Amino acid sequence: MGALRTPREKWVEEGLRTLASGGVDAVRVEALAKSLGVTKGGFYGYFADRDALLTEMLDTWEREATDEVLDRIAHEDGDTRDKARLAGQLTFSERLRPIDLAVRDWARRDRTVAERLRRVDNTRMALLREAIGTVCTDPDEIEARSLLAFCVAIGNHFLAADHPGRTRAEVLARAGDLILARPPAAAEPDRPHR
Amino acid sequence: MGALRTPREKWVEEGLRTLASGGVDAVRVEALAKSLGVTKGGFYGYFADRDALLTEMLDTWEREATDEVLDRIAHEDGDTRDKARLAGQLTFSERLRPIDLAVRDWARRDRTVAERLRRVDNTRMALLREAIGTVCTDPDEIEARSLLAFCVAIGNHFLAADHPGRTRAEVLARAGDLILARPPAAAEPDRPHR
DNA sequence: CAGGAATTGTACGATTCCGTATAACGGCAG
DNA sequence: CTGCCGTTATACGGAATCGTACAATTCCTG
Repeated sequence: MGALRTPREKWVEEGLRTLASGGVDAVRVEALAKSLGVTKGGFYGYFADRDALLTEMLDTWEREATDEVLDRIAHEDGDTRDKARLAGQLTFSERLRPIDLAVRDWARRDRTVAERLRRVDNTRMALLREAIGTVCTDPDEIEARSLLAFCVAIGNHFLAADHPGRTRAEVLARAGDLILARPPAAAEPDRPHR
Repeated sequence: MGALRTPREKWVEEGLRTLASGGVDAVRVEALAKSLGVTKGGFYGYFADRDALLTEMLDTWEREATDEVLDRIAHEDGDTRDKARLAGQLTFSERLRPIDLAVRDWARRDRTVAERLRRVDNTRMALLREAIGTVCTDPDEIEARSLLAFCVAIGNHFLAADHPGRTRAEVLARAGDLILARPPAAAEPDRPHR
C-alpha cells in the first residue's frame, strides 16, 4: 500500500480547529490543505466534497462532546455541588468549547446542525437535571435551574460586559452558588407564578 | 441633482438584514446589490469598500441597540420585576435580536467588534444591576443575578435542548422567578443539611 | 531493488467576489 | 427641451475556491 501521510482524521482535525477559530465559512478545502502543509490533492480521495468533510466534522464533534460529558461526570466523585458545577461550566473542555460555540452559531442557519446540537444539548441537560436534582426537588425548579446553569455556561462566552471591581470568575462563582442554593423550606418567590 | 434611488441607508439596512440571517461572511457587496434589485454600481459611491459598510453597520447597530434599551426601560412604569424581566429578556427587539446574536459570534473573531459589543453590553448590564438592585442589596449578589439574567437572555437563543412536558417559555418564566426571588434574611447558599 | 498502488502536486475550467473604470441613463434646472 | 450631474449598469482584471483530471512522487511489497 502507498504512504498515508495526511489521513482522513487530519483533515477533520484541522477542519474543527478552523471551525473553532473562524466559523464554518472559514473551513475551506484549500485553506485546510495549506495549514496542513499539503495541497488539496489528496482531499478528494477521502471526501466527496466539502460538505462531506463538514458532516464528518460534526460526527466527530457530536461523539466527542457526548462522550466527554458522560465520562467526566461518571468519573467524578466530588460532592454534588462540584459535580453540578462541572456539568454546568466545564462541560466544554478547552478543546471542545470553541468548537461548541461555533457550532451553536452554525446551528442557527442549518437545520441539520441544529438537530445534532439538540441531541448533544439534551444529553447535557439530562446530566444537569440529575446533578441539580440533589439540591432541590420540585421538577419545575430543577428544570429552571438547569436552564440557568446551561445558559451561563454558554452565555458567559458570548457576553462582553465588565464587572467593575470583580473578575468574571468571581461573579461566575457567585452565580453558581445561586443556582445551587438549597431553597428555604417554603421557597416561594414573593409572587405566585401562574 | 440626480435621482437617489438606493441611498446609503438602504445598503446598511440590507447589510444588517443579511448579517442577521447569514453572519458576517454572508454580507457581500454583490449579494446585497442583488437583494436590493440593483447592481453594485452605486455601492462604491457611498462606501470606500466592504469594510466601510461593515463599520457603518456596526455604528447603526450600536446606536440602535443602546437607544432602544434606554428608551424602553425609561418608558416602562410596570413594577420592578417586570422591568427586570424586560431588561433581561426583551432587551433585544425582534429586529435587533438576530443582529445581536450575529454580532456576538462576530466579536469572537474581531477585536473592534468585541470592543463595541463590550460597550453595548455594559450599558445593558448597568440597567440590569439597577433593576435587580430593587430586590436584593448585596452588590456581589446583584452582580451575580445580573449575570444570570444576561446569560439567559443570550444563551436562551443558543441553547437547543428540549424541556419535556414544558415549553421553553414556561421554564424561562420560572428561571426569571429564581433570578428575581427576594432572598431569605440570611441568604447562605451553602448549608450542608439532610 | 523494482513494481505498483496509494498519495500528493499541478493544471484546468467554472464560479464568486472584490474594487475600478467607464458608458448609459434619467430627472431636474435653466 | 436640452444639457448637466449624480446614479446605475456593464465590463474588466485579479484573487480565492470548488471539483476534476492527470502526472509525479513515495513507500510498501515481493
